[in-house]
Amino acid sequence: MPELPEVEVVRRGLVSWVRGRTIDAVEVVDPRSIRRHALGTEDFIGNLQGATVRDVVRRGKFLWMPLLDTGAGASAETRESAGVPQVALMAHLGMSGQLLMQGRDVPDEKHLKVRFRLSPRNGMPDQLRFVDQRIFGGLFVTDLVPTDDGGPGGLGESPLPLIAGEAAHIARDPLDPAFSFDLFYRRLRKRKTGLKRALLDQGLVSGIGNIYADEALWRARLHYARPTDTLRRAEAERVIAEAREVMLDALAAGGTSFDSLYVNVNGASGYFDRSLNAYGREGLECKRCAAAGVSSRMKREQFMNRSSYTCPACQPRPRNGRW
DNA sequence: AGATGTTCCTGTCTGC
DNA sequence: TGCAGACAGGAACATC
Repeated sequence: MPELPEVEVVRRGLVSWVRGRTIDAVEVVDPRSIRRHALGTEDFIGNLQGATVRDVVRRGKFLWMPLLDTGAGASAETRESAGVPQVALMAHLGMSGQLLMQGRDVPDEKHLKVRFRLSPRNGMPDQLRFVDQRIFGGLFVTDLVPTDDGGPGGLGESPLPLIAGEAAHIARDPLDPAFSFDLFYRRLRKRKTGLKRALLDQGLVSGIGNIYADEALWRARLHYARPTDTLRRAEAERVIAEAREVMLDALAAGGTSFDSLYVNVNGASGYFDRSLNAYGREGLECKRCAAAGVSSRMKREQFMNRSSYTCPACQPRPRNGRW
């Protein structure tokens, strides 16, 4: 279940393998994985063949590769503009998507959806594969558009002041050096909704999914239904700081277990096993309450069509008004 | 217009 | 052993 740390691990892994390499051929094994590409699979392939990957960048959970030369199938206008990437290969991993670097002799994965054959480079695998069991993820080609907020953001990528059009509405994530808490808090206070729904809204703050939202809320001792327009500044700071900590922990775990050949989304599985305090702990003792000598069992509730885990003792449900 | 509900997909697990 | 149903969830889209 890739959330931001997993996507960042993929980005970091991928960049050293694909930057500067040319896409020689594209094989779409399952066209259902070509999402949101209005002109269809053939156009998708035409835009990519012959293009060179300039970089791998990210905004929230959207990951894309700006392309230096567009493929033979791109418009003449696009091809003539020199030096500056105009389009990008966009990937969203959804829930089960993986981007893998594989040698040509490695058998196809069961859920292989798209294969990119890259120009050969010494000692490097020459296939980039998109594998996706549930087809919640997808690939498409998107225009790069100017942005006045300093580029895609994220960690350590190029300062190109262009962002993929399909990711332009996505807010910065809490790990982004340019993340603005003031902007987040101003917008949060204007919302009339519950705190967890706001945390999951990628247009408000990006990178937080269901699991890390529950973890951040637990660590901040806040209930998921807390009305956003009653949230005090210190409380909002707390939940963002905790989300940041959770993601940094996961990033560290993913980074250390990351095997150089495999650009995958499983880097954080060890983290999930060891470090979750809220998610999936229905019926188990709240760790914080237990440490304080209080007995309280974690509760699971349906919220937004998914599970939410809270401690009834240290994350009390908000009562009307009164904050 | 902003808030909320629905939908896409398939492997795994549970209960009968 | 088989089968049906629940469940997992990011984000676009539909609907209030």
